[in-house]
Amino acid sequence: MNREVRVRFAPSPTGPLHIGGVRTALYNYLFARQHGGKMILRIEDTDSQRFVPGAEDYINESLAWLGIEIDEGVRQGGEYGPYKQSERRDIYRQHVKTLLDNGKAYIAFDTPEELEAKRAEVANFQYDASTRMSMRNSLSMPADEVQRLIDAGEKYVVRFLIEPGRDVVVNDLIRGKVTINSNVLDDKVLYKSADDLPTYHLANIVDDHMMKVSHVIRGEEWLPSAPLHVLLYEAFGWTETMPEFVHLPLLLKPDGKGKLSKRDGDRLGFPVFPLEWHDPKSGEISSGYREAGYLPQAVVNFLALLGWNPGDDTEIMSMTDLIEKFSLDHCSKSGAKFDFEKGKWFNHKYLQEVDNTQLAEMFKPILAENGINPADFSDEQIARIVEMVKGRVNFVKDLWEQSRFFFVQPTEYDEKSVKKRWKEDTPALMSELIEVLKNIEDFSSASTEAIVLGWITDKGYHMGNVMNAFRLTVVGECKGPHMFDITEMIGKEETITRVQLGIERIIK
RNA sequence: GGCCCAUUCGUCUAUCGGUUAGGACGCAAGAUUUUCAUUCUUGAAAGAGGAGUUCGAUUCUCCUAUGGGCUACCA
Repeated sequence: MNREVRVRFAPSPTGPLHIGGVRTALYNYLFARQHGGKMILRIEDTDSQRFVPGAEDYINESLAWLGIEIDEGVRQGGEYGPYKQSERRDIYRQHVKTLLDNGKAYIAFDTPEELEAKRAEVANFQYDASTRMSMRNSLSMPADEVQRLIDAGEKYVVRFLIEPGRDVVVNDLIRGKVTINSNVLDDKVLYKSADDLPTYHLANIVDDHMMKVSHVIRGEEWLPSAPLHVLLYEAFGWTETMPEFVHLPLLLKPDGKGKLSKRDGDRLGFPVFPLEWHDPKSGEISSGYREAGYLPQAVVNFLALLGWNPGDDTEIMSMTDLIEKFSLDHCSKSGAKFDFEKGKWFNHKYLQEVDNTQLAEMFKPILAENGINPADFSDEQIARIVEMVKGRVNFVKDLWEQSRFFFVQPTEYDEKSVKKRWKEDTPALMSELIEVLKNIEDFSSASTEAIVLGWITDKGYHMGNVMNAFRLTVVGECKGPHMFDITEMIGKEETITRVQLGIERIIK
């Protein structure tokens, strides 16, 4: 099959783009790029009830942040537009008419209330071959009566006429052939006159056909309706150019059961959205990966591996690597529980690769938040500090906790460390250390280290006790990078001040 | 309830009939370090259960169990 690869990501603007949706978009993108094909972004806004303002912009911004590039879409344009379904009414109307004319669909007047009542009355009620003749539709009613109702402005829907007793086969590229008997399918609503809009199923098939989509890569929740879609392609006579279907396994909750949902994020303390989202109606704020301090490359890498693997042990992969290695053959069939810990690890890994000066720039706003004016320090200094501590953080914002002592004097001293390292003779020792420090001309790390360690050795002092007490006065606790790298950074005067302060303030 | 999909360490996964069932996250221990962290080494940890097919099944088939999805004039 030498069809040009054209895939689409087709979200509904009903809220923030869910992380599972992001993964679907990513796989579509990887597949398109790998095959030199096109990536389409189609906005499926056929549900006027659930439309949420801002959601479309959110989708665009999210994909852009992650580096998922769109070739054709509302913003990018393209020769198969418009790419927003609400702007394609004429097209759908025309196709609905075709189906009606060919006897593949019919008009039904049953109101939502009537249907609801019917479902309450009859267990497992399904609008299909076995029941449709007892309902109010163009199959059960005389033609002139149907026309009269339409003329009278009665609301109606168009339903797809499903032939019973047929085994419908869907060939899924990662699951193989899936067979469903048409008896379990109902006569799906394709179009509603109330808002002159099609439902998902009709719009989807018409658009995929007209936009020449070659592969439909979507979430597993669509698998049950795939046979219906196959039937629609048949009804339109488009079987020859029907796209290949690929249903991706779902992203599941990390703990309990079910697919990952909006609520899980706040409940378990991690984002389920790429960007922070402010709900325009409720005012509710949902956290996003970007605001939580994630690097887009880390999110992409992490997401790519949730449901796919390169076939070997490679884990760290750039977008370019992913495009090269991606394969439907290595997509898993079962759902993946969302492992937030691993996500952190990916971010840690990617953070280590960020250039120190760039990382310093990312750190500056965090410094400002903590009351430090970044301008008080040179870019070189901040970059050097970042370099010293980045190995121990997962997020840019954690840099502060690990490096605050470079910027401010300790105000309190870790109790446990004091207990362990601050002995009776320590103050005297520290006073002696101050004298040693005062005499050091070259306060660089190597020089200071040689002199101080030399002093400790000459006097026969206990290395661990002296050094840790020293660290305690400078840092406030027994942690941090190489001691003399710290003193070089804060300088001779500040170092001596802090030791002196320690002597005065640390009381065992 | 009905239909569909799935099932390997706690988690993400490798294995395309023959392996000491591999890797990663997390966890534990050890080494290194003046501290913490990093890093390195090591360890614990898995084929849901039952029938087949086969010389041989984690791998193929069936049943059961479990998990998930769908079952709207939502996508």
